[in-house]
Amino acid sequence: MTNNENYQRIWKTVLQIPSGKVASYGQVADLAGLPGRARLVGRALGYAPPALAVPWYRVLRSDRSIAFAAGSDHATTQRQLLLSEGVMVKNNRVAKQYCWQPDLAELLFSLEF
DNA sequence: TAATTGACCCTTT
DNA sequence: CAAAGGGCCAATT
Repeated sequence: MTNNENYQRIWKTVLQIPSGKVASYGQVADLAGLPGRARLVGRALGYAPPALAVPWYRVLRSDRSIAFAAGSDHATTQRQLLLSEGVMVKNNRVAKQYCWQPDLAELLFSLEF
């Protein structure tokens, strides 16, 4: 992995997602300062060290569906984790109301101004 | 070195 | 909403 710095930023951004809310890969990429690099977010989550406790399950596709194949072990685990936070999952997809809308103040704080 | 492969996204049909 | 076509980029083959 040659871009460890990008991974760090992605992990930090995902850690900003509050419990009970979800964000898309593209959204995380944008907030992390990596526009158009949603795929990198998915890769970063796969490489995420367990020690950081990154809430990877709060990251969904842009259509708010779970990124893994429906019925797969990963998808089932993710659905379970989301349900435990009160996020209802219907047909491998969640409702709009759970989308995280980051606060400007929150963003400025994470950017360490 | 070149081709393939993804935990993806956007626009158009 | 689903499907197709084009982009993106690091890691793997």
